[in-house]
Amino acid sequence: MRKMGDKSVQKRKYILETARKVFMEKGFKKVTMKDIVEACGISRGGLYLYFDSTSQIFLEVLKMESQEADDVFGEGIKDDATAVDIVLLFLREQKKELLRKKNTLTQATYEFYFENELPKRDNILKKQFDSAVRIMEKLIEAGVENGEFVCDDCSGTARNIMFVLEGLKISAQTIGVTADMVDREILYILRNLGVED
Amino acid sequence: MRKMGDKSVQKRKYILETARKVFMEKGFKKVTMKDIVEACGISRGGLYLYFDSTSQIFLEVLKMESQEADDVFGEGIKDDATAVDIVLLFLREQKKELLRKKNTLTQATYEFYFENELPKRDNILKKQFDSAVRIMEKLIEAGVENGEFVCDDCSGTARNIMFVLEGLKISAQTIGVTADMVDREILYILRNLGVED
Amino acid sequence: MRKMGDKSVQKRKYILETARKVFMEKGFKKVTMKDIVEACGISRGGLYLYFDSTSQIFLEVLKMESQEADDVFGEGIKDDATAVDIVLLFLREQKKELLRKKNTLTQATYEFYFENELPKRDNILKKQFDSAVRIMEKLIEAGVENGEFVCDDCSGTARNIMFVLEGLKISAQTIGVTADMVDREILYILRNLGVED
Amino acid sequence: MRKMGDKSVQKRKYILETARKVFMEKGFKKVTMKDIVEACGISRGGLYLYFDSTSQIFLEVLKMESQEADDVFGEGIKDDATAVDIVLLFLREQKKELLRKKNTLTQATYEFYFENELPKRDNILKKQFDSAVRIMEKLIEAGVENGEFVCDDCSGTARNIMFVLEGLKISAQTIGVTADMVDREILYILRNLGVED
DNA sequence: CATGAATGAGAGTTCATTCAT
DNA sequence: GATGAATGAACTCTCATTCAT
Repeated sequence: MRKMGDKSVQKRKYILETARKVFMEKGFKKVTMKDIVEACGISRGGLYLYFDSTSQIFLEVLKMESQEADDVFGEGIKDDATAVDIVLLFLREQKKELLRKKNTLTQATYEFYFENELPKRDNILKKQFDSAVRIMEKLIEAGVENGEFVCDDCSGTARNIMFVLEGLKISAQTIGVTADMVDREILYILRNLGVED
Repeated sequence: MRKMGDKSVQKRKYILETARKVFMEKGFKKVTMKDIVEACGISRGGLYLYFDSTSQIFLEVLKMESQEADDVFGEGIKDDATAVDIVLLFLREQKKELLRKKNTLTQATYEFYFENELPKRDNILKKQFDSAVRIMEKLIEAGVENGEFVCDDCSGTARNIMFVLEGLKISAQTIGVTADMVDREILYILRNLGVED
Repeated sequence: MRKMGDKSVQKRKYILETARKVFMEKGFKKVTMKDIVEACGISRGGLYLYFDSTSQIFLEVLKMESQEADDVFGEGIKDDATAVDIVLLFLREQKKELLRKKNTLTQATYEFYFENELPKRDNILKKQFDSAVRIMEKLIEAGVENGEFVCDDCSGTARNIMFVLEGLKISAQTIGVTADMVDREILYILRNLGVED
Repeated sequence: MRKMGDKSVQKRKYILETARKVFMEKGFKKVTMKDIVEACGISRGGLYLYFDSTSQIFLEVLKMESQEADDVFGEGIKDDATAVDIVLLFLREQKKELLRKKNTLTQATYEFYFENELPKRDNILKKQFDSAVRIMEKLIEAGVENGEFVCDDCSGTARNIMFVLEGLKISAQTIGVTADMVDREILYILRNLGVED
């Protein structure tokens, strides 16, 4: 790692943020160094001073993302929120993201992982998935404890929910998914947890 | 479409089958006309006699695939097979395909649909998904009728199962999925249908 | 020269006539053997049985043309036509051809001669030009004799007129020429011959 | 248009000048980007940094040309030159250009305009033609005023002269034109203006 | 640090031409 | 004679990457 002045750090961040928009717009594979150079308004050579390839850039964008977004569950949750409230909030958040095809890194992320088989330790996506499963599990357990949920395999259910969400996510990018379809799945999940509408 | 003699039809098929292997190996976007030309052992111009682009070729590969594979459910099913048998057979088939990362068109298909937003009518993927949901629903209904399954929303459950499978499929290509993980999901699904192991 | 049956002669002629239309449509250089093959509805190899290249085909089209069109001056001329009548008829014919940009071999012919510097003997274009000059000269002489025209250098005038027509022809294909512009030149020519409007 | 440093401007000019020679040598249509690249001794991609197509290059060559050549009439004219002198100078200049088949953009220009029907405003060729007519008209008027020329339709005569020159130009490229033939036309023009040899 | 001109490999595509049937 | 599949050369155009300034 090269030492860097504040200015460099700033620029680095600027590039990543700009590149992020480009990836949201065009996915991963279609994006060229030229695209990023142009979006950033810097010189070709300049970009190479900071990054070597679109892969490297994308990976760093992903890292940035995962640092900022670690509080998906935490944001906007009131103190007296019930487990149902929190789960619903989360599912709705997922729904929102699912349905906007652009302005998401979803597609780019998939494309990226398609061609970069990362060792598990570096697989941010996996970390995020596992972490989401764990949190979901805790939530369900909490819900079961205070009688909101009925469930005898919290861990299995949590995993199952996350896979359904993954399925919805990829379907949204390929076969298309409507708000109704997502709602139906959310309802199905909730009913499975013993929640009456 | 140009008229073609038997020979042409043969070659066309040969190209599609060869291209299929290439797509399984490299996905969709990375594949160039040159790749296919070389895999087929034909001339540059020769390929253009049959197809105009990798997109066209891939779409036809997909069509071929979906024609051949329409009997996923039908193959190797004994006359006295129970609903549970059939569902299990199907799920195991899916598992097998899921776990072999190569030798599948999964990734290529996703990549293809990422950049080709086809109108719903032409979206083979969607047709396959919907068709699978419908068949699964019938199966579950049949199972409920003869007491093998317990389920009060057959249609919802069928859809849910298919989304889980989609989730597993994309996860296999991105975060990696082990046989154990798939088994766990299959068990979860079966238990949800009231089947004791 | 290969011997040929009636059928072959027919087909040869058919190809030339079809090719002629193609050349009128697209000029010379843009036309490919493929274009002609397609226009004729024959096979690629079939065309090569008769002709080797677009150049050869075009040259033969030109020959055909010049045989058919040798009577530019002769057609539709009444017995009691005066020299003025005939010259006017000719000029009007030229005007008509000038103004329709398509449906003429003009452009194709120019293009052809640009890249095929033919020895003078084979230069059909030159033959046509010289022949037209000669006829025009005779006409003017006849007109002078019976008092219709005034002119002391019939040969020079004839040549001059033909160059003006050439100038108009090429201008029509490049800078564009209106009916008015042609009329003005025709009037100028006539006045030069001592004809009052 | 991209901003460019001095160096770029130099290179741009260098490319245009080199391309000019190529066009003089081979006409317009036959010239490929590769031809120009090789003539310039630069890289394939390098050329695309400056120009997108042979059409664009040719158009700019033409612009360059027309800027430099605006003084066809003005160059080498003595203060005490008579109208006859100037007209003769111009005609001789035209003759010289006419007779050297190579080293002229004539053919390339015609080819270019054959396939690029430019709107009148952008048609440099037309501008040049009209401008030449206007200047010729002024010259003739001046000659008439001081008794050098006899002419009652100066404007018509000017136009006529220019069409003759166009006719000679295209003939030089197609049927071939000798010095004698040009001289004859020049003499004819002068005699028409009432000038004794 | 930063620039941006320059390079060259490689993808896509088209066609004249041949040749087995 | 006639066919049309097949070939391969040639062209256009784009980008990752380098390097002198």
